[in-house]
Amino acid sequence: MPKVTETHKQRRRQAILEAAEQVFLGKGYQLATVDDIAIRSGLSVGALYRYFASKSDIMLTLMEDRLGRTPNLLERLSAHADDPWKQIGRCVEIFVLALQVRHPSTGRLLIVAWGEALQDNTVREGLLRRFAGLVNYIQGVLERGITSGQFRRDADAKVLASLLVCLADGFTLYWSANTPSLDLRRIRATVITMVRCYLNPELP
Amino acid sequence: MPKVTETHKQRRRQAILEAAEQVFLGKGYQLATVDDIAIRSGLSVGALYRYFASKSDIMLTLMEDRLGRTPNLLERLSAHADDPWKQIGRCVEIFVLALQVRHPSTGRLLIVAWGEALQDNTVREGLLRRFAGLVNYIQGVLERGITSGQFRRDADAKVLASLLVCLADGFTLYWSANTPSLDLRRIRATVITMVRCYLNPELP
Amino acid sequence: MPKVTETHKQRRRQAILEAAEQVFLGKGYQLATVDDIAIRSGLSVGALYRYFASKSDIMLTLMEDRLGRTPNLLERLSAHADDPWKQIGRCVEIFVLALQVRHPSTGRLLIVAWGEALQDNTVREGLLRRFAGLVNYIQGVLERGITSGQFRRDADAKVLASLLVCLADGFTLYWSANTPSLDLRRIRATVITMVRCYLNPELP
Amino acid sequence: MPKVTETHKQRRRQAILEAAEQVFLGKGYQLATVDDIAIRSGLSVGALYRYFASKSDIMLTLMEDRLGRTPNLLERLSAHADDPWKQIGRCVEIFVLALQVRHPSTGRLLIVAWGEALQDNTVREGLLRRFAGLVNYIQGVLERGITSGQFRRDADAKVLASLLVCLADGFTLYWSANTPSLDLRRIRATVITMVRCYLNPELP
DNA sequence: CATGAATGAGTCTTCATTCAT
DNA sequence: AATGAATGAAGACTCATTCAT
Repeated sequence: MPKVTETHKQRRRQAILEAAEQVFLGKGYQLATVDDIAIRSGLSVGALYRYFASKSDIMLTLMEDRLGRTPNLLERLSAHADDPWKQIGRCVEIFVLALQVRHPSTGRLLIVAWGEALQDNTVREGLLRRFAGLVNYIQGVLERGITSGQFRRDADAKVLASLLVCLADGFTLYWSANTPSLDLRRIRATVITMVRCYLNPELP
Repeated sequence: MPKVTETHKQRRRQAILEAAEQVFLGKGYQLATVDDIAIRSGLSVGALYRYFASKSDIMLTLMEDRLGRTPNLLERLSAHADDPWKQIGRCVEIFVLALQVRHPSTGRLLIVAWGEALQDNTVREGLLRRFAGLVNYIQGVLERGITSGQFRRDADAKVLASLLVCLADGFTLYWSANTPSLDLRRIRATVITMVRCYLNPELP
Repeated sequence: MPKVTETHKQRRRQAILEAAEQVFLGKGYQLATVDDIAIRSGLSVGALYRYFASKSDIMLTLMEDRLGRTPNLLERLSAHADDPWKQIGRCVEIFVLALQVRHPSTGRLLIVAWGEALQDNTVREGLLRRFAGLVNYIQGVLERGITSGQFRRDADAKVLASLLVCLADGFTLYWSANTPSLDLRRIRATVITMVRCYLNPELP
Repeated sequence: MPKVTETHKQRRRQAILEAAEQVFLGKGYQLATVDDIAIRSGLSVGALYRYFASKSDIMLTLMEDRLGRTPNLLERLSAHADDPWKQIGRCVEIFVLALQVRHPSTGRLLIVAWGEALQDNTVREGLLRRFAGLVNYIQGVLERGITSGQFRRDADAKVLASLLVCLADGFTLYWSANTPSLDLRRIRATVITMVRCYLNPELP
């Protein structure tokens, strides 16, 4: 009965990852204990080690799973708009939506990941891959707009894409820290306005 | 001679903080050991505890010291330009300069701080205070420009200020992680162009 | 069909013992895991526990089986020589042969057994019984030679027998550790010469 | 005060080694816990790790210390006899004496070492070095006797030396296991007689 | 009968903190 | 004031044994 077993195994892995996520969000990776994760997932410590080779393996898998999917998600959700102007607007909306829905765990997980990236190159590379993925997608959108003449000819697609991702991550940090004074609605409006001003082909 | 003693004590504290900073930058707060800090500062573990109550006390003081000074620094460095356009340009330049000079430690320290903010409210509040300080200064500059009619009337000073700080911190993360593909020169140019487009009172 | 079942059970037990022997030879008793034995025997851990009460039970049975058979083996193999001189020579040859054929497992198993004997009296007694068995057989041979006048009258049969077994086991240790410099051929020659010199009834 | 400190350190190390020896003798290396050693040495676990890098380091040092000195000891104690015949006799006596004095720990430690040698090459090499050292010394004595004509010309010095060491270690095993029926006095007499018979230059 | 997932006590090791000197 | 040896409470990980399927 490999089918059932495999399904069961996957379910368990997911349950452990979810437990780990909660624990990591609460106290960070270093302070979280394997016992914490075990208790939260309703399993014994020993059982955990049947599904993951080490505490660090849990973290790595979690990062891969949670952060690795962001670029694909973005692409999938915004792709069916065919107008570059709309696609850019869609990206910003998706980002804002994500913050509202998953708030504040995405940001906190990002913090945990960055903290680990300091020592763990695998995590660092995961973060950079995610960055590259996001930048790459947005850059593509921008370039299509430039080529079609909808965006200003001398816009720096790659740099703007990088800036938008940096902005998004920086904002996520503060948002997940419940920074008072951040007004998501006005933020979105201003970002869109700024991007429009910059990309507008008719402005100098 | 209480004066000398007090001076001596301050010197020692500073030395310890500097040692701690280096160590934290290298391996993060949790993984850094008190021994590491002691060795780096040239003191014994025992001596450390005469100057700071605990490992966490060292970290808290360090954060207070390092993160608290950023807004003042910004203000001091950019203040003597009196034209709002120049002041904004100056802010961006100072930021870029800071990255070039202190790279990559600023970002790494920020990461360490964010990681600790997860558990430690004092650190979190320090980060938010720093954010507020930076936003506040930039917001002031923007408002002066708006009032004087040099910037567009309907620009959202507070939100733009927040966005710039978020962008700066987000960028700092990736910059301190040695993300390839980040070109500081083009980044600076694009940021300035974007801000100019957005603030230009003559554009719609 | 109790008969078949019983046979089946015995076969399984033997298979497990053989797997265990290999595993113990490789990493010793303490470091060997029940999983190791299960995998090597092609059974599941659960199945193992249907045939043996515990890991220690496997080891005890193995020792009983492997160490218990040595004296019988010796007796059986050397018995059909009827001349005491020849019998003694035969013993040495059998010993050397065993080393060549089963090398280096005999020695390694002996080491494992001695290690366990430290804590486990059953194993210790097994080793002493084996010793007694071997000594007893050789002593018998020697005594027949003395009685028949072929060996010197004042030879100490019991002590010589003990010495030969000690020598054999001591040698086995080093041989199984692949001690360089041990030349089996010359060893055999020298042992035989020494014993001959000592037993020769015509020498003082 | 480096002098006092160094002395203190050495004393502590010796105390730990002695505690470890007792514990290892009692339950073998694998079953002995670091806690056992700490308790027996009157220190805390943490303190142990200031003097030794790991449990295995303790064991290795102990082996080096206890087994490594045997060859030198033998050499030193038997050297002042100048007659080869006497030197050989002296070797046997020293060995017997050692068994009587340190009984049964030498043998038990030897067992522990052999058990670990199965996995740990450093231990194995230590044992082989000890073997080589002992063989080498005895071989030297024998060769001097052969050269001077006091021993038979065709005696195989190297092999005889090896045999004597194997015999000694094999005997030590059984002696430390309190094998009944071993009579040290008669053993000694028989070994000496055998060696004499074999080495006697006047016998065929 | 067989399986192998689950358990959880036990192991080695680290490290913040204390305190005798 | 300074030192650094000592403490001991955790923490990650292992593995003999059990038991539901």
